[in-house]
Amino acid sequence: MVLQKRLEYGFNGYQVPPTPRAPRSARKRVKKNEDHNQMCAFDLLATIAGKLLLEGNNSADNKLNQEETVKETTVKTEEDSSKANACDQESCNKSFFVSEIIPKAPVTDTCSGPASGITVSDCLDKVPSASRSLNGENVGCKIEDIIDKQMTNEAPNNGKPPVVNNLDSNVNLVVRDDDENSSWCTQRQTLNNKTFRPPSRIGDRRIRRLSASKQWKVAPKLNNGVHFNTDAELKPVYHNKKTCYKHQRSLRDYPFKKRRLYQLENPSDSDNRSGSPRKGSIEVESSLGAAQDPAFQAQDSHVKLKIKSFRVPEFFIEIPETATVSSLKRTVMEAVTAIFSGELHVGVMLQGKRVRDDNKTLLQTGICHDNKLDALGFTLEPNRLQVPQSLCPEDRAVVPPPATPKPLTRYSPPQSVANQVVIQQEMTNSRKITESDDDISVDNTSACDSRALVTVPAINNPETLVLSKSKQAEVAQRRIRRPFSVSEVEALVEAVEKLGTGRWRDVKLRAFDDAKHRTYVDLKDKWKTLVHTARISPQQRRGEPVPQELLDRVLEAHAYWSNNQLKTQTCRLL
DNA sequence: TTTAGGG
DNA sequence: CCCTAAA
Repeated sequence: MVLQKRLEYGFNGYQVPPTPRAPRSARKRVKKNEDHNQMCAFDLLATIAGKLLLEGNNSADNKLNQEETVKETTVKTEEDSSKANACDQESCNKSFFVSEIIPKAPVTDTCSGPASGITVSDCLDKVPSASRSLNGENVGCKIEDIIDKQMTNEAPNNGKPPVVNNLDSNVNLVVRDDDENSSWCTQRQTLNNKTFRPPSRIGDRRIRRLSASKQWKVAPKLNNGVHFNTDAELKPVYHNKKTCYKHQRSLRDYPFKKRRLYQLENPSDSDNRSGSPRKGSIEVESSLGAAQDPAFQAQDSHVKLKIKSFRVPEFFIEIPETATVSSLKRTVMEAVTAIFSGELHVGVMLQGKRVRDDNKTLLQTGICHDNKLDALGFTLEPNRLQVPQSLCPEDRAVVPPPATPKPLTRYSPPQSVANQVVIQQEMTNSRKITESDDDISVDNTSACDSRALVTVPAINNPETLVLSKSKQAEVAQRRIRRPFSVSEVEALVEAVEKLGTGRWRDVKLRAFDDAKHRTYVDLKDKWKTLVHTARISPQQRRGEPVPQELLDRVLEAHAYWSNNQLKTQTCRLL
């Protein structure tokens, strides 16, 4: 009799009809909302400090814009792309670049004028589309070096002082794209090529190692081991898909080493082109006055910036005291790899505030030559969907200062383009981390910052990314472990009591609809372990103890639903 | 997409 | 938690 009643009304006297599934379209909508919420929550996770310099425009820029490849790198592109937000997002996700604002030399029309000896066009012409370097810093230096030479030899401008026809406000943009190593530009006001050095062998080794480790990590997941860039994956990545894609592809087909050599032999390559859109952190180098010439102002002004270096978001590593330094280095490398393996978004900060409207023009937003140094900052944000909710303050209005990176905990698996790009970027960063002694940095400021990138307290904070050597491999793959709290268990038990053990989707909807990180599979798994836990002796249990009362209910419900599964199903059908 | 189970 | 065959 009792049994009969239960059959009809369910465990505990409840009768819960199956949750009707929403139409596909509706479900999609829901999902979308979820994503949105998450985006809110995860908004400013990692922050990368940056400063940037803004300047007026340059007639040469207009020229540049006709170069498709170049166009990619200009901030102007960002404006364009903002119209296509989705695309923008995507591209942000998958690529990095380091660029820098370079004050244009007060030379006559440097970019466009032959007088300077080197023009952007020149640069571009010399540069095969598939140029790439392994280290942005070096590239930058190199560029400057070259330019410097050119200036010295040819640009004497007939003895004339570099008078400017133009606005000293002109700044030439150098975008160092680490993934593609593209950057374009011209020259600097101060043409001192500081510390250019050819890449060291160490660098090479590191590259190899990195690549290897990358493969090692990826291989288990992918049937063919290395499967970085497939055409399909590449396509959606950039604003200007066609162009970028081509570009990217050509790079891809270029062996690493070869590319590097190519770089060395063709210094001009390092200037220019960037297939990948913006990303990264920024640091300012110097500033120039704003544009003075109204005529130029009237035209399509460009904002030029130089992103000098990236700052890796805060993270933690855990490593035995007995580990070797080399091991430590490797560990750090792995961690950095993990970070950059995830998809990243770029945030823009202006005057300490986050710029949220992607559709505004730079001018409207205030990102223009009127800005002062430090006014603009970029942030790197890890893929929001991958970040544990617990890490994300609900208040997304809170904008952490650009220089205060927040902890990252979760990184999505490396993918296609990102993969390659990432490696490049990692090179730059790792270099700073492990070899900050080497004077390879063009700017001292960033060198300083980057040195403080790694903190090593072995905190066992679940909200902190803790990388121990043994788990490095998993970091990029596995979701972070999040033990169920007692209250969660209670909710789960309650839901299962009413819904049974075969309707995990309903359980999810009913009791964990808000917990985005708990999938119905998770709930099912948890129930499984709960049943197991309930059956073993308390001494054998681990983790946060679950109240015996709950465990009892687990067993009871489990027994009930497993006993009556068949009958219940029959019941439901009838 | 969900369910169900093994890993 | 992950992975996946099945449904």
